[in-house]
Amino acid sequence: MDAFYAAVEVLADPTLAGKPLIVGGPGARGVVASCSYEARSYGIRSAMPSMRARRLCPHAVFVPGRYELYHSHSKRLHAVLTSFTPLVEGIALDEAFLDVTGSRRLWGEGRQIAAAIRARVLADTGLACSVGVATSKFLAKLASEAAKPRAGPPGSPPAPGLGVKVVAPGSELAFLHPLPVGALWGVGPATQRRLDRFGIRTVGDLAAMPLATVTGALGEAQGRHLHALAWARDERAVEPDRAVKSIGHEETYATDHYAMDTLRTEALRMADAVGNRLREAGVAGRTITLKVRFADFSTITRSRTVARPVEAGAAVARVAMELLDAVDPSPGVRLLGVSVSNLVPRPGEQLRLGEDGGTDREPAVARAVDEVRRRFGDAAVGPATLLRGDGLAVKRRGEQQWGPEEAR
DNA sequence: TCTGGGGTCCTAGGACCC
DNA sequence: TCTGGGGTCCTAGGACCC
Repeated sequence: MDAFYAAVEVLADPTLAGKPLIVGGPGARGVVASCSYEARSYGIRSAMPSMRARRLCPHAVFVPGRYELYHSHSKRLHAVLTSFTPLVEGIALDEAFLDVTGSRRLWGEGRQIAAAIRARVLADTGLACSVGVATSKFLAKLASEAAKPRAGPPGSPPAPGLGVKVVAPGSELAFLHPLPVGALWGVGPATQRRLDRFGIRTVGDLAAMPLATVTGALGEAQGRHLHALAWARDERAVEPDRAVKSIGHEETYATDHYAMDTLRTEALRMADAVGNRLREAGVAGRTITLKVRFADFSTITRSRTVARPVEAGAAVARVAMELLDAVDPSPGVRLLGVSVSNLVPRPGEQLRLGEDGGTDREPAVARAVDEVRRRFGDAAVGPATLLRGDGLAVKRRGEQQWGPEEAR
Protein backbone atom coordinates (compact mmCIF):
# COMPACT_ATOMS: atom_id res chain seq x y z
CA MET A 1 0.00 0.00 0.00
CA ASP A 2 1.15 3.55 -0.65
CA ALA A 3 1.81 5.42 2.64
CA PHE A 4 -0.70 3.13 4.29
CA TYR A 5 -1.36 4.65 7.73
CA ALA A 6 -1.34 8.18 6.33
CA ALA A 7 -3.68 7.17 3.50
CA VAL A 8 -6.12 5.62 5.97
CA GLU A 9 -6.13 8.85 7.97
CA VAL A 10 -6.86 10.86 4.83
CA LEU A 11 -9.70 8.50 4.06
CA ALA A 12 -11.13 9.11 7.54
CA ASP A 13 -10.64 12.87 7.27
CA PRO A 14 -10.56 14.09 3.64
CA THR A 15 -9.56 17.60 4.73
CA LEU A 16 -6.07 16.12 5.29
CA ALA A 17 -5.68 15.30 1.61
CA GLY A 18 -2.72 17.02 -0.05
CA LYS A 19 -1.21 18.10 3.29
CA PRO A 20 2.07 17.01 4.80
CA LEU A 21 0.71 14.43 7.24
CA ILE A 22 2.65 12.48 9.83
CA VAL A 23 1.32 9.49 11.72
CA GLY A 24 3.31 8.84 14.84
CA GLY A 25 4.14 9.83 18.36
CA PRO A 26 4.29 13.61 18.67
CA GLY A 27 6.15 13.53 22.00
CA ALA A 28 9.83 14.11 22.62
CA ARG A 29 10.49 10.40 22.14
CA GLY A 30 8.07 9.78 19.30
CA VAL A 31 9.03 8.65 15.82
CA VAL A 32 7.32 8.79 12.44
CA ALA A 33 5.35 5.60 11.77
CA SER A 34 4.13 6.68 8.35
CA CYS A 35 3.80 9.92 6.42
CA SER A 36 2.16 11.25 3.30
CA TYR A 37 4.15 11.87 0.13
CA GLU A 38 3.73 15.59 0.71
CA ALA A 39 5.55 15.15 4.04
CA ARG A 40 8.22 13.08 2.30
CA SER A 41 8.92 15.99 -0.02
CA TYR A 42 10.47 17.72 3.02
CA GLY A 43 12.77 14.77 3.64
CA ILE A 44 10.59 13.20 6.31
CA ARG A 45 10.80 9.41 6.48
CA SER A 46 9.44 6.53 8.54
CA ALA A 47 11.31 5.87 11.80
CA MET A 48 12.62 9.44 11.92
CA PRO A 49 12.36 11.09 15.36
CA SER A 50 9.24 13.27 15.41
CA MET A 51 11.23 16.24 16.71
CA ARG A 52 13.38 16.20 13.61
CA ALA A 53 10.35 15.77 11.35
CA ARG A 54 8.77 18.81 12.95
CA ARG A 55 11.89 20.85 12.33
CA LEU A 56 11.93 19.78 8.69
CA CYS A 57 8.29 20.76 8.23
CA PRO A 58 6.86 22.87 11.06
CA HIS A 59 3.41 23.08 9.48
CA ALA A 60 3.03 19.29 9.08
CA VAL A 61 -0.08 17.77 10.64
CA PHE A 62 0.67 15.17 13.33
CA VAL A 63 -1.84 12.48 14.18
CA PRO A 64 -1.32 9.63 16.65
CA GLY A 65 -1.55 6.13 15.22
CA ARG A 66 -4.94 4.39 15.31
CA TYR A 67 -3.81 0.83 14.87
CA GLU A 68 -7.19 -0.82 15.23
CA LEU A 69 -8.39 1.28 12.33
CA TYR A 70 -5.41 0.23 10.21
CA HIS A 71 -6.04 -3.36 11.22
CA SER A 72 -9.61 -3.27 9.97
CA HIS A 73 -8.51 -1.79 6.63
CA SER A 74 -5.83 -4.44 6.44
CA LYS A 75 -8.48 -7.12 6.81
CA ARG A 76 -10.45 -5.66 3.94
CA LEU A 77 -7.30 -5.54 1.86
CA HIS A 78 -6.60 -9.17 2.64
CA ALA A 79 -10.12 -10.11 1.58
CA VAL A 80 -9.56 -8.45 -1.78
CA LEU A 81 -6.24 -10.22 -2.28
CA THR A 82 -7.57 -13.67 -1.42
CA SER A 83 -10.28 -13.20 -4.04
CA PHE A 84 -7.48 -13.44 -6.64
CA THR A 85 -5.68 -16.44 -5.17
CA PRO A 86 -5.68 -18.33 -1.88
CA LEU A 87 -1.86 -18.17 -1.96
CA VAL A 88 -1.49 -14.87 -0.11
CA GLU A 89 1.38 -14.35 2.33
CA GLY A 90 0.87 -11.26 4.42
CA ILE A 91 4.17 -9.74 5.56
CA ALA A 92 2.80 -6.62 7.23
CA LEU A 93 -0.56 -4.91 7.66
CA ASP A 94 -0.10 -3.27 4.28
CA GLU A 95 1.97 -5.69 2.24
CA ALA A 96 1.61 -9.19 0.87
CA PHE A 97 2.99 -11.66 -1.63
CA LEU A 98 0.60 -13.40 -4.00
CA ASP A 99 1.45 -16.50 -6.01
CA VAL A 100 -0.74 -16.10 -9.09
CA THR A 101 0.83 -18.92 -11.08
CA GLY A 102 -2.48 -20.77 -11.06
CA SER A 103 -4.68 -17.70 -11.53
CA ARG A 104 -3.65 -16.77 -15.06
CA ARG A 105 -6.32 -18.67 -16.91
CA LEU A 106 -8.94 -16.72 -15.03
CA TRP A 107 -7.26 -13.34 -14.76
CA GLY A 108 -4.69 -13.10 -17.55
CA GLU A 109 -0.95 -12.55 -17.29
CA GLY A 110 0.85 -10.79 -14.46
CA ARG A 111 0.33 -7.28 -15.71
CA GLN A 112 -3.41 -7.78 -16.13
CA ILE A 113 -3.74 -9.42 -12.71
CA ALA A 114 -1.78 -6.58 -11.11
CA ALA A 115 -3.97 -3.95 -12.76
CA ALA A 116 -7.09 -5.78 -11.65
CA ILE A 117 -5.79 -6.00 -8.09
CA ARG A 118 -5.07 -2.27 -7.99
CA ALA A 119 -8.52 -1.43 -9.30
CA ARG A 120 -10.27 -3.76 -6.88
CA VAL A 121 -8.23 -2.58 -3.89
CA LEU A 122 -9.09 1.02 -4.72
CA ALA A 123 -12.77 0.22 -5.20
CA ASP A 124 -13.12 -1.85 -2.02
CA THR A 125 -10.87 0.08 0.38
CA GLY A 126 -10.50 3.54 -1.17
CA LEU A 127 -6.72 3.14 -0.93
CA ALA A 128 -3.94 3.12 -3.51
CA CYS A 129 -1.33 0.44 -3.85
CA SER A 130 1.61 -0.40 -6.08
CA VAL A 131 2.21 -3.85 -7.49
CA GLY A 132 5.43 -5.54 -8.55
CA VAL A 133 5.30 -8.56 -10.82
CA ALA A 134 8.23 -10.94 -11.12
CA THR A 135 9.29 -14.57 -11.07
CA SER A 136 10.41 -14.50 -7.43
CA LYS A 137 9.36 -12.93 -4.17
CA PHE A 138 12.24 -10.56 -3.62
CA LEU A 139 12.20 -9.29 -7.21
CA ALA A 140 8.46 -8.67 -6.99
CA LYS A 141 9.12 -6.73 -3.80
CA LEU A 142 11.78 -4.56 -5.45
CA ALA A 143 9.51 -4.09 -8.46
CA SER A 144 6.70 -2.83 -6.23
CA GLU A 145 9.10 -0.21 -4.83
CA ALA A 146 9.88 0.85 -8.39
CA ALA A 147 6.15 1.19 -9.08
CA LYS A 148 5.49 3.62 -6.19
CA PRO A 149 4.83 7.35 -6.39
CA ARG A 150 7.82 9.64 -5.78
CA ALA A 151 7.94 12.64 -3.51
CA GLY A 152 8.45 15.90 -5.39
CA PRO A 153 10.37 19.05 -4.37
CA PRO A 154 9.46 20.46 -0.92
CA GLY A 155 5.83 21.46 -0.73
CA SER A 156 4.86 20.00 -4.06
CA PRO A 157 2.62 17.04 -4.80
CA PRO A 158 4.17 13.64 -5.53
CA ALA A 159 4.88 12.37 -9.02
CA PRO A 160 2.57 9.48 -9.74
CA GLY A 161 4.30 6.11 -9.99
CA LEU A 162 3.92 3.38 -12.54
CA GLY A 163 1.40 1.60 -10.34
CA VAL A 164 2.45 -1.69 -11.84
CA LYS A 165 6.03 -2.71 -12.59
CA VAL A 166 6.69 -5.97 -14.38
CA VAL A 167 10.15 -7.51 -14.35
CA ALA A 168 9.87 -9.83 -17.33
CA PRO A 169 11.60 -13.23 -17.26
CA GLY A 170 15.05 -12.76 -18.73
CA SER A 171 15.33 -9.11 -17.73
CA GLU A 172 15.94 -9.77 -14.02
CA LEU A 173 19.63 -8.88 -13.92
CA ALA A 174 19.21 -5.76 -16.06
CA PHE A 175 16.65 -4.54 -13.51
CA LEU A 176 18.56 -5.68 -10.46
CA HIS A 177 22.23 -4.87 -10.98
CA PRO A 178 22.02 -1.05 -11.18
CA LEU A 179 20.11 -0.84 -7.87
CA PRO A 180 22.00 0.28 -4.73
CA VAL A 181 22.97 -2.75 -2.67
CA GLY A 182 20.90 -1.43 0.24
CA ALA A 183 17.80 -2.09 -1.84
CA LEU A 184 18.26 -5.82 -1.27
CA TRP A 185 15.94 -7.28 1.30
CA GLY A 186 18.18 -8.03 4.26
CA VAL A 187 20.82 -5.36 3.68
CA GLY A 188 20.46 -2.77 6.42
CA PRO A 189 22.84 -0.13 7.72
CA ALA A 190 25.25 -2.58 9.40
CA THR A 191 25.60 -4.84 6.36
CA GLN A 192 25.89 -1.86 4.08
CA ARG A 193 28.79 -0.51 6.11
CA ARG A 194 30.59 -3.82 5.82
CA LEU A 195 30.02 -4.08 2.08
CA ASP A 196 31.12 -0.50 1.67
CA ARG A 197 34.58 -1.45 2.88
CA PHE A 198 34.87 -3.69 -0.16
CA GLY A 199 33.75 -0.91 -2.46
CA ILE A 200 30.39 -2.57 -3.07
CA ARG A 201 27.77 0.05 -3.89
CA THR A 202 25.34 -1.62 -6.29
CA VAL A 203 23.77 -5.04 -6.48
CA GLY A 204 25.90 -5.60 -9.58
CA ASP A 205 29.06 -4.92 -7.54
CA LEU A 206 27.95 -7.56 -5.05
CA ALA A 207 27.22 -10.07 -7.81
CA ALA A 208 30.69 -9.51 -9.28
CA MET A 209 32.40 -10.36 -5.98
CA PRO A 210 33.67 -13.92 -5.54
CA LEU A 211 31.35 -15.83 -3.23
CA ALA A 212 34.22 -16.56 -0.83
CA THR A 213 34.85 -12.83 -0.37
CA VAL A 214 31.20 -12.18 0.37
CA THR A 215 30.92 -15.01 2.89
CA GLY A 216 34.19 -13.85 4.43
CA ALA A 217 32.73 -10.38 4.95
CA LEU A 218 29.21 -11.31 6.03
CA GLY A 219 29.37 -14.86 7.36
CA GLU A 220 28.39 -18.07 5.67
CA ALA A 221 24.60 -17.92 5.76
CA GLN A 222 24.05 -14.24 5.04
CA GLY A 223 26.87 -14.15 2.48
CA ARG A 224 25.47 -17.04 0.47
CA HIS A 225 21.94 -15.69 0.70
CA LEU A 226 22.76 -12.18 -0.47
CA HIS A 227 25.11 -13.36 -3.20
CA ALA A 228 22.32 -15.56 -4.55
CA LEU A 229 19.87 -12.66 -4.42
CA ALA A 230 22.36 -10.50 -6.33
CA TRP A 231 22.13 -13.10 -9.12
CA ALA A 232 18.32 -13.03 -8.86
CA ARG A 233 18.26 -16.52 -7.38
CA ASP A 234 15.41 -16.75 -4.86
CA GLU A 235 13.58 -20.04 -4.53
CA ARG A 236 11.41 -19.10 -1.57
CA ALA A 237 7.78 -20.02 -2.02
CA VAL A 238 4.80 -17.87 -1.10
CA GLU A 239 3.69 -19.26 2.26
CA PRO A 240 0.15 -18.51 3.37
CA ASP A 241 -0.86 -19.14 7.01
CA ARG A 242 2.54 -18.75 8.57
CA ALA A 243 2.27 -19.50 12.28
CA VAL A 244 2.99 -16.61 14.63
CA LYS A 245 6.22 -17.13 16.61
CA SER A 246 5.95 -14.60 19.41
CA ILE A 247 3.56 -12.08 20.92
CA GLY A 248 4.68 -9.13 22.97
CA HIS A 249 4.18 -5.58 24.13
CA GLU A 250 6.71 -2.88 24.82
CA GLU A 251 6.53 0.76 25.69
CA THR A 252 8.89 3.69 25.75
CA TYR A 253 8.13 6.10 28.55
CA ALA A 254 8.06 9.85 28.18
CA THR A 255 10.42 10.04 31.15
CA ASP A 256 12.73 7.42 32.60
CA HIS A 257 11.59 5.26 35.49
CA TYR A 258 13.77 4.55 38.51
CA ALA A 259 11.33 3.01 41.00
CA MET A 260 11.00 -0.76 41.09
CA ASP A 261 7.38 -0.48 42.28
CA THR A 262 6.38 1.43 39.16
CA LEU A 263 8.22 -1.01 36.91
CA ARG A 264 6.54 -3.99 38.57
CA THR A 265 3.14 -2.43 37.98
CA GLU A 266 4.10 -1.78 34.36
CA ALA A 267 5.32 -5.33 33.86
CA LEU A 268 2.04 -6.59 35.26
CA ARG A 269 0.03 -4.39 32.93
CA MET A 270 1.99 -5.56 29.89
CA ALA A 271 1.86 -9.20 30.90
CA ASP A 272 -1.90 -8.92 31.17
CA ALA A 273 -2.14 -7.39 27.71
CA VAL A 274 0.10 -10.12 26.29
CA GLY A 275 -2.04 -12.77 27.97
CA ASN A 276 -5.14 -11.32 26.31
CA ARG A 277 -3.51 -11.45 22.91
CA LEU A 278 -2.23 -14.98 23.45
CA ARG A 279 -5.79 -16.14 24.08
CA GLU A 280 -7.15 -14.14 21.16
CA ALA A 281 -4.61 -15.90 18.97
CA GLY A 282 -5.45 -19.29 20.50
CA VAL A 283 -1.87 -19.98 21.57
CA ALA A 284 0.16 -20.44 24.72
CA GLY A 285 3.90 -20.09 25.16
CA ARG A 286 6.78 -21.43 27.22
CA THR A 287 9.39 -18.68 26.98
CA ILE A 288 8.77 -15.36 28.70
CA THR A 289 11.15 -12.52 27.82
CA LEU A 290 11.58 -9.23 29.62
CA LYS A 291 13.17 -6.39 27.71
CA VAL A 292 14.68 -3.35 29.40
CA ARG A 293 16.16 -0.33 27.69
CA PHE A 294 18.09 2.04 29.91
CA ALA A 295 18.45 5.80 29.75
CA ASP A 296 21.63 5.45 27.68
CA PHE A 297 19.71 3.31 25.17
CA SER A 298 21.62 0.15 26.05
CA THR A 299 19.17 -2.74 25.98
CA ILE A 300 19.07 -6.08 27.71
CA THR A 301 16.71 -9.05 27.52
CA ARG A 302 16.17 -11.65 30.21
CA SER A 303 14.17 -14.75 29.47
CA ARG A 304 13.03 -17.94 31.10
CA THR A 305 11.52 -21.05 29.61
CA VAL A 306 8.96 -22.80 31.77
CA ALA A 307 7.92 -26.43 31.62
CA ARG A 308 4.31 -25.89 30.66
CA PRO A 309 2.97 -23.32 28.19
CA VAL A 310 1.24 -20.33 29.78
CA GLU A 311 -1.53 -18.19 28.38
CA ALA A 312 -2.82 -16.31 31.42
CA GLY A 313 -1.62 -12.79 32.09
CA ALA A 314 -1.00 -13.63 35.74
CA ALA A 315 1.25 -16.54 34.79
CA VAL A 316 3.19 -14.37 32.35
CA ALA A 317 3.43 -11.65 34.99
CA ARG A 318 4.81 -14.00 37.61
CA VAL A 319 7.79 -14.91 35.45
CA ALA A 320 8.24 -11.38 34.11
CA MET A 321 8.44 -10.02 37.64
CA GLU A 322 10.99 -12.61 38.70
CA LEU A 323 13.10 -11.57 35.74
CA LEU A 324 12.56 -7.91 36.58
CA ASP A 325 13.66 -8.45 40.18
CA ALA A 326 17.16 -9.28 38.92
CA VAL A 327 17.44 -5.99 37.02
CA ASP A 328 18.95 -2.85 38.53
CA PRO A 329 16.74 0.09 37.51
CA SER A 330 19.02 2.78 38.95
CA PRO A 331 20.47 3.90 35.58
CA GLY A 332 16.92 4.83 34.58
CA VAL A 333 14.57 2.72 32.47
CA ARG A 334 13.17 4.25 29.29
CA LEU A 335 11.51 1.14 27.87
CA LEU A 336 9.98 -1.99 29.29
CA GLY A 337 8.70 -4.93 27.27
CA VAL A 338 7.20 -8.36 27.88
CA SER A 339 6.88 -11.02 25.22
CA VAL A 340 6.07 -14.71 25.00
CA SER A 341 7.58 -17.10 22.46
CA ASN A 342 7.99 -20.84 21.98
CA LEU A 343 4.31 -20.81 21.11
CA VAL A 344 2.11 -23.86 20.80
CA PRO A 345 -1.59 -24.15 19.95
CA ARG A 346 -3.70 -23.62 23.03
CA PRO A 347 -3.85 -26.63 25.32
CA GLY A 348 -7.22 -28.29 25.94
CA GLU A 349 -10.13 -26.34 27.28
CA GLN A 350 -10.87 -28.64 30.18
CA LEU A 351 -10.57 -27.29 33.68
CA ARG A 352 -8.04 -29.49 35.36
CA LEU A 353 -8.44 -29.61 39.09
CA GLY A 354 -5.06 -31.13 39.78
CA GLU A 355 -3.78 -31.83 43.26
CA ASP A 356 -1.48 -28.82 43.01
CA GLY A 357 -4.63 -26.77 43.02
CA GLY A 358 -3.51 -23.40 41.77
CA THR A 359 -1.88 -22.82 38.46
CA ASP A 360 -3.82 -25.27 36.33
CA ARG A 361 -6.94 -23.21 36.69
CA GLU A 362 -5.42 -20.01 35.45
CA PRO A 363 -6.24 -20.52 31.77
CA ALA A 364 -9.89 -21.15 32.62
CA VAL A 365 -9.99 -18.13 34.90
CA ALA A 366 -8.38 -16.01 32.23
CA ARG A 367 -10.97 -17.06 29.70
CA ALA A 368 -13.73 -16.35 32.19
CA VAL A 369 -12.26 -12.86 32.54
CA ASP A 370 -12.34 -12.51 28.76
CA GLU A 371 -16.03 -13.32 28.85
CA VAL A 372 -16.76 -10.81 31.61
CA ARG A 373 -14.89 -8.14 29.69
CA ARG A 374 -16.78 -9.01 26.54
CA ARG A 375 -20.10 -8.57 28.28
CA PHE A 376 -19.35 -5.67 30.58
CA GLY A 377 -16.46 -3.89 28.93
CA ASP A 378 -12.70 -3.91 29.37
CA ALA A 379 -12.87 -1.72 32.43
CA ALA A 380 -14.86 -4.35 34.32
CA VAL A 381 -11.69 -6.28 35.13
CA GLY A 382 -8.40 -4.45 35.35
CA PRO A 383 -5.10 -6.26 35.62
CA ALA A 384 -4.75 -5.47 39.31
CA THR A 385 -8.12 -7.07 40.01
CA LEU A 386 -6.60 -10.32 38.87
CA LEU A 387 -4.08 -10.36 41.65
CA ARG A 388 -5.13 -10.45 45.22
CA GLY A 389 -4.09 -7.57 47.38
CA ASP A 390 -1.79 -5.03 45.85
CA GLY A 391 -0.59 -7.33 43.09
CA LEU A 392 2.96 -6.31 43.73
CA ALA A 393 3.36 -9.12 46.20
CA VAL A 394 3.49 -11.54 43.30
CA LYS A 395 7.10 -12.43 43.36
CA ARG A 396 7.80 -15.73 45.00
CA ARG A 397 7.95 -18.66 42.71
CA GLY A 398 5.14 -21.15 43.13
CA GLU A 399 3.09 -18.85 45.29
CA GLN A 400 -0.54 -19.68 44.84
CA GLN A 401 -2.41 -16.99 42.97
CA TRP A 402 -5.92 -18.22 42.63
CA GLY A 403 -8.13 -19.04 45.55
CA PRO A 404 -11.59 -20.56 45.20
CA GLU A 405 -13.09 -17.09 45.29
CA GLU A 406 -11.33 -15.92 42.15
CA ALA A 407 -11.81 -19.19 40.37
CA ARG A 408 -15.51 -18.93 40.89
C1' DT B 1 18.46 14.59 15.76
C1' DC B 2 18.48 11.16 19.31
C1' DT B 3 16.47 7.30 18.29
C1' DG B 4 8.49 3.41 18.37
C1' DG B 5 6.30 -0.93 18.42
C1' DG B 6 5.16 -4.98 16.12
C1' DG B 7 7.68 -8.76 14.63
C1' DT B 8 11.38 -12.57 12.17
C1' DC B 9 15.73 -14.72 11.72
C1' DC B 10 20.55 -15.72 12.85
C1' DT B 11 24.71 -16.51 15.76
C1' DA B 12 27.41 -17.99 19.56
C1' DG B 13 28.26 -20.06 23.82
C1' DG B 14 27.06 -23.23 27.42
C1' DA B 15 24.66 -27.18 29.52
C1' DC B 16 23.45 -31.54 28.74
C1' DC B 17 22.83 -36.15 26.55
C1' DC B 18 24.35 -40.44 24.22
C1' DT C 1 47.00 -36.80 31.25
C1' DC C 2 44.29 -34.60 28.50
C1' DT C 3 40.43 -34.97 27.03
C1' DG C 4 35.48 -37.14 20.42
C1' DG C 5 31.48 -36.30 17.75
C1' DG C 6 26.82 -35.46 17.08
C1' DG C 7 22.83 -33.56 18.62
C1' DT C 8 19.16 -30.64 21.31
C1' DC C 9 17.74 -26.93 24.10
C1' DC C 10 18.29 -22.54 26.28
C1' DT C 11 19.89 -17.67 26.76
C1' DA C 12 21.48 -13.20 25.07
C1' DG C 13 22.31 -10.14 21.65
C1' DG C 14 21.98 -8.11 17.17
C1' DA C 15 20.46 -7.17 12.34
C1' DC C 16 16.66 -6.42 9.80
C1' DC C 17 11.80 -5.48 8.11
C1' DC C 18 7.37 -2.57 7.98
